[in-house]
Amino acid sequence: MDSTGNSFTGSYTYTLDAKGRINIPAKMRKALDPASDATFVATRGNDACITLYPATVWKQVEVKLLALDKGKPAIRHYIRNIVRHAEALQYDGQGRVPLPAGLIEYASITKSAEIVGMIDRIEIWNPESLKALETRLTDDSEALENIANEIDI
Amino acid sequence: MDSTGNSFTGSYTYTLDAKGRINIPAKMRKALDPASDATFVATRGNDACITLYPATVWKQVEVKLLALDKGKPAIRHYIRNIVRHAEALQYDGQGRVPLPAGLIEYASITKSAEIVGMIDRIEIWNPESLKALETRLTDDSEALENIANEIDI
DNA sequence: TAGGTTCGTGGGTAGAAGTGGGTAATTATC
DNA sequence: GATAATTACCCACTTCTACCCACGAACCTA
Repeated sequence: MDSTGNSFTGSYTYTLDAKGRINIPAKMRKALDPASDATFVATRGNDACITLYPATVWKQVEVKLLALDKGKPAIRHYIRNIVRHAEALQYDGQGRVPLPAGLIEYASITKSAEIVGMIDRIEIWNPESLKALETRLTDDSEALENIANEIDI
Repeated sequence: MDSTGNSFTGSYTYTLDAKGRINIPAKMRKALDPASDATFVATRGNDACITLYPATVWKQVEVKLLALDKGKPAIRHYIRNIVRHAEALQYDGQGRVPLPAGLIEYASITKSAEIVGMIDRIEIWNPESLKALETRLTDDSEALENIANEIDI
């Protein structure tokens, strides 16, 4: 049934409406594991973007975080800074999720947003930010080639 | 129903009213295990905050504390400092809990308070204290990177 | 190409959520 | 035992949000 095999691919430019909602591309909704119950967990990405994990994938992240030694202050800080910005979002009948204001600000998104598939997760970018990062990293073509050689696709 | 699957996430800035009550965010109330019977156990956090454990989780904390070697003075001290400030709080019809004055003082909370999800527990902070700790620990980015590499989210 | 269906986007509305305050019951104090 | 202080419970108001309906464009199908 799912030709994408439950992985998120492709890139779509959608608009954030006045209420801070954004549409999850239909193909990505179809690729979402039914066990996630139409729900993603949004949080800060490692780059300047919003990351959306399927609920089931996020569960695994939580398990990893809980296993850390909370006796150490640095670890508590690490957990707090991830979980603090995380919020579960279920999309409505039209396939939209309301993005928390804090995350919109973090990713500097205004009206237009680029939704990028990342296999097991989704990233939401300010199109300009993504382009800027892209050109900056593409210049470092040597590093890319090293990775390419390593995995041999 | 609750998509996060009974885990506490996100961060909310709410106000402490004149009676020392604070609202538990609706999403966190929904995430609370029904077996906890609308009850949290509040006590001093490891950091300068108030920690709220769901009643069921607190039970496990007690078990762990009991297992410690009470022959050592330092351990008795540690146990005493957690347990003596612990108080069970059930939220009212409006979803609010009365915070004990001693804990409010410990966390230096006045009017505004930041409620932070920590997966299996909740922390209540003075927003300034949290920000201060954050900038201090974020500076130690090396430690954070080590953790990040270790768990690979 | 024509028609039906899905998809992206906009907006309205009922109900829920956050906040403030009042009253009765309980506890403490003298 | 009477009075004062505290606590628990309820009511009320404002803001926000989840849910619903709607419309045009794009896509697919026959």
